[in-house]
Amino acid sequence: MDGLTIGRVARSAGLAIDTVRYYEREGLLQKPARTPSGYRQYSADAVARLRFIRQAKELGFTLAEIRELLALKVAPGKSCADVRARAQAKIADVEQRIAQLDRMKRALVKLAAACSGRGPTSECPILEALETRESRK
Amino acid sequence: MDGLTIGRVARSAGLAIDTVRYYEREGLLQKPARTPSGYRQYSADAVARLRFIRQAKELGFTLAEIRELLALKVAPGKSCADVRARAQAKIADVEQRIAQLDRMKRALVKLAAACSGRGPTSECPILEALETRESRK
DNA sequence: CTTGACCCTGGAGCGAGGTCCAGGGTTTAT
DNA sequence: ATAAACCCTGGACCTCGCTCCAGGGTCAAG
Repeated sequence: MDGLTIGRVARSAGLAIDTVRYYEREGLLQKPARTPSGYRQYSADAVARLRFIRQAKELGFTLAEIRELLALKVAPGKSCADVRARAQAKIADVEQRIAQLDRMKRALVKLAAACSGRGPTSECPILEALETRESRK
Repeated sequence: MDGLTIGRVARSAGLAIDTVRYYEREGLLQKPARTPSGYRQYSADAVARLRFIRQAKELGFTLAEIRELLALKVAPGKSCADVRARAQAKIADVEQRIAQLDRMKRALVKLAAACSGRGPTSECPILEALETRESRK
């Protein structure tokens, strides 16, 4: 058979077969070609796409968000300005997340340090991790 | 009444009342004191804790992970080395996420740039975003 | 002293994101 | 030429993280 079977793509993307079919139903993955007997035939591209989906999911993106990310492509016949605008929005979003994670990381570093140095420093510095705007009462 | 009512803490943390009770049931929030008539009474600390939970959730942490993060505190009678080890593990995890998001950000920037410059560059550069280890077949 | 805004418990229901059959056909290795 | 290992569809079912009652008590304002 030419093309990859669903079992192969699933395994190389680190997903369950059912999940791959589920993503197809949800429109995250295009419907693949079929063999005469009805087996799905995937190209290597599908693996990349599935890996992207898996990893984006691990980063906390919802399937809806991932769908949007995947829809961002330089396609002929698409307004370039539009694609660019949406990409910019995603960039801002990603930057926000990075900033928050960085705050959390610093809180964790502080916590680890508090543990090395002797003497109790703060009960639970984690709670200060993500404090930003949102005036405290 | 001294202390905050559940409605107040919920509002200042940006959560629904039911969600606060749910977190209590799930052990993310300690059971608060009660008034004689059975109303929950919260201190301002509860608000900080709830905000932390909300924001960590937005970053894609599960409630189980958040529970672990909140459990990381310099408590008297706890092995310091243990807390430190767990904090280090979390730090590594957070750093990984940041690195992945950074890769995604760069892919988005590239995409936006491809759109500005004329000429089709790549069909969907997003897919290269998170490629790392995991040998391509 | 009533009315409206709160609070309580217990339990049902819901949307997202899968996961798992049953029942049946196909491919491949031996 | 048969067993093991795959694949198909359709639909039921599951976990997580809430969200929404019902049925009833409490509190603050006017």
